[in-house]
Amino acid sequence: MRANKSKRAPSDRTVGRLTLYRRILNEIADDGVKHVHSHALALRAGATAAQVRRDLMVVGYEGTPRRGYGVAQLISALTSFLDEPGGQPVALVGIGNIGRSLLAYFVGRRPNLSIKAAFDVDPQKIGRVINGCRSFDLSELDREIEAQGIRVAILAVPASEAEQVARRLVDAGVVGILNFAPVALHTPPGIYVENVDVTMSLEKVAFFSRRKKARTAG
Amino acid sequence: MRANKSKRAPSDRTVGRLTLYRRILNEIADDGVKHVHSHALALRAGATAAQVRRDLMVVGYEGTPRRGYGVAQLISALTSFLDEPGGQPVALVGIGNIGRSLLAYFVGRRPNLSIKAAFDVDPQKIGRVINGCRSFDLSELDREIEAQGIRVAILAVPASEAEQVARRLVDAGVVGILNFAPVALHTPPGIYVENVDVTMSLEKVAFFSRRKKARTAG
DNA sequence: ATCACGCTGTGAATCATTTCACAATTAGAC
DNA sequence: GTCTAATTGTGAAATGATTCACAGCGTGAT
Ligand SMILES: NC(=O)c1ccc[n+]([C@@H]2O[C@H](COP(=O)([O-])OP(=O)(O)OC[C@H]3O[C@@H](n4cnc5c(N)ncnc54)[C@H](O)[C@@H]3O)[C@@H](O)[C@H]2O)c1
Ligand SMILES: NC(=O)c1ccc[n+]([C@@H]2O[C@H](COP(=O)([O-])OP(=O)(O)OC[C@H]3O[C@@H](n4cnc5c(N)ncnc54)[C@H](O)[C@@H]3O)[C@@H](O)[C@H]2O)c1
Repeated sequence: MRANKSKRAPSDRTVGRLTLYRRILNEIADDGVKHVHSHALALRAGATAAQVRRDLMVVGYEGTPRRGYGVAQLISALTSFLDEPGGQPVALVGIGNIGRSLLAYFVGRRPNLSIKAAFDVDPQKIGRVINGCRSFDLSELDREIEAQGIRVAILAVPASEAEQVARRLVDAGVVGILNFAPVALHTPPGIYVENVDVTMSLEKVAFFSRRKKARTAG
Repeated sequence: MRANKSKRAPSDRTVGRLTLYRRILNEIADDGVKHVHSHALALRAGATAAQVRRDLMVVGYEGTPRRGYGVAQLISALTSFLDEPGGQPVALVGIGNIGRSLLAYFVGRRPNLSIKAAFDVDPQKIGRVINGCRSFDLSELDREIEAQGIRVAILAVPASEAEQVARRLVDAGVVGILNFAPVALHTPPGIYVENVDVTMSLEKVAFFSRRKKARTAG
């Protein structure tokens, strides 16, 4: 293993694909596979072999020619590159349809990123334990975030509330937000925001599905 | 209004932002605003003014200097650019946690893109009407897709099923898929696939939230 | 031992996207 | 009317991402 070349921070896109490679590697490790080539990884990841190799340059693990990458070694190199050693607790704000789906989905799935506190304003949803996660009133947000040292939050509140809740999160010490509300958050520099905009995604699909004749156009 | 310059197809990214601009325009139209500048749109969209103007080049509507864009006119130019006139029916496959959230969310929200049929393999979930949408057994997929002329589908089945279901969708005539399963689909050329990978998104946020000291590093 | 094959790592080239910068234009002031 | 200040549309430059292409090397064959 060679030391990280300490170039610039890896791009957003590269980090995303690295998480994908790790997921695939875990799957094929379960099948007992010991080595994998960039081409095989690329096929499963929907990328190209060159892209895989380029992405892997940042993690400080090199494969061997003809043999490829050791699955176990690459997983651990990716993990040490991607994960914070003690794990990163996550907060969820907004225990609605999406919020509950996410709570159910992430329970036990990524131990390093488990949702440790959920917040809402609806009295019916607070003071409970949902999928092993305690739910609190929004007024307890600052206290809990600080007490648990939470720096990552999922924002799943109505669009009209998103901006103000985001501000509270940042004030409480959160530096990364996964935002499901269809609005652009205006956060101070240094805060990383990733938007999941399902409506936009569906509209893109619809646009690129227009005017495609099933048969060659006549 | 000038005719579309018939350059290349607009990029994926541009189309996404155009849908965003339209959404914002609809919001500000409700507030009674009649004109808007590229700078104001950019602020709400989380983009730059130059980007907004560049994106709008493809839609065939020009603003006027000093006055900006007519809100109503730009909405209709965007709509005629983005939407298929009669609307595009959408199919949903997988009526689980995510699938049900989406059914609830999209009901009445975008009449041009309403979910017209849902499919599952669980007998408890078929033969019903959920949020105004009929649910069917997977075996009826081909028939319904063809009967309703559906070309856009949302795929919300377990990862292990996604590839085979995608193939069936494509065989039935679907040309665009919004995929929630965390796997890369291998579809024939000409099929547009948009992936929503929440786990990847969360891991990206977590990565870029690592090792950021709340106070300046000492 | 030696060799040939095929895979890796990466500089360079290509391709795509964003930003810059400014001529053209026009609303509004007077 | 004429002038001013501000905004648009877009060519060109800058930046960023992907792909190409190949030197170098280790593996497994013989
Ligand atoms: N459900 C979907 O499929 C879907 C799809 C696309 C986008 N979204 C977006 O995701 C977000 C959540 O959607 P949803 O369907 O889960 O909505 P929802 O109405 O089911 O849930 C929203 C939750 O947020 C809570 N809430 C309201 N204001 C709050 C505040 N200030 N602080 C904390 N909690 C607050 C509500 O009590 C509710 O429990 C919305 O912005 C929506 O636009 C959802
Ligand atoms: N729920 C989340 O928050 C979340 C987050 C990230 C990713 N995902 C992904 O989204 C997909 C759906 O997740 P979910 O939480 O809704 O799962 P889920 O288990 O709640 O629902 C899956 C549904 O698909 C149905 N199904 C199974 N095989 C099928 C087939 N061959 N054809 C049609 N239907 C079939 C099941 O009966 C079930 O109703 C999964 O791929 C999951 O990895 C979900």
